[in-house]
Amino acid sequence: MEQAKPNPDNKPAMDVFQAIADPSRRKLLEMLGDEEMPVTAISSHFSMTRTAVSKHLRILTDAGLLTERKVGRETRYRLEPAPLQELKRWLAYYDRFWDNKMLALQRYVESSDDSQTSSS
Amino acid sequence: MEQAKPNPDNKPAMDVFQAIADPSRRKLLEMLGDEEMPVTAISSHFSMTRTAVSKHLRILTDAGLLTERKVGRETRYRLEPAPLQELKRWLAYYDRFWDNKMLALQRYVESSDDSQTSSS
DNA sequence: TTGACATGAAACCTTAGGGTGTCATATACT
DNA sequence: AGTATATGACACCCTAAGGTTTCATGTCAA
Repeated sequence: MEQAKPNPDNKPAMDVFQAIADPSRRKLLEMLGDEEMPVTAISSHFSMTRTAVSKHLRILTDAGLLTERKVGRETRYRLEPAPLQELKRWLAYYDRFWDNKMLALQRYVESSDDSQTSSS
Repeated sequence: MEQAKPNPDNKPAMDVFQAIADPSRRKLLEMLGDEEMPVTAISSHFSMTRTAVSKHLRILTDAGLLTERKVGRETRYRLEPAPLQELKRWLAYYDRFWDNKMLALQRYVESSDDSQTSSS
């Protein structure tokens, strides 16, 4: 048995599926996609308390969906979209169950816009 | 008699995000993708009781992810992948962040007017 | 009809989860 | 130094969620 609390930022302690289950957390992700924000600024967009928001931020961070960066006395959070890939992979499994015609087109589109931009 | 139960199969009572948050339920979806199955057969693959499995099935059904069909004395469940589209749409929003050459540029622009304001 | 099987419903238990308020600490401002 | 700001850590609360057991109902097989 290896317990030893192995949670070195890399292996999410929190399941992504569970992390995005809460509407508030999805709103947070959406909000933090465009720009990095400190906790107080973030929580001004919610009706719940700052502490509650902070907890959600923690959960998302534990899931690897946010990165935190201390700037002076504030902690700024930003979207880290990588773990969403797991979701995407999970969803991809069910592609075959959708309408197959649409699926074929969809894959085609995805594959063609995913392989470029290899500069700078 | 139709008693106007405000949940006519179409508008899920249960959020898809929440429905898939539970690992057991994801396993159920996976299991019921290939073939329709009755409850007892399904629950034989789980360590929890049949009743517990039944509850999960109910939740998934309420989320529109499963359809149930009575055959004799058994109720067979089958995957209904349609609601997963909502997930896919949600994920699609974050596509722009995955390939983030463009995002890096964006951040650079943003940071030049905001985040470096603190001078030593 | 009687009995076995399949399942949902109801009552209940326990824990996790989302929320609040208070406090401690670190940084910034003057 | 002294105060205000930003935030995380705690200690709690309350409800929802996952789980179990028991019971009722419906269907199949003799």
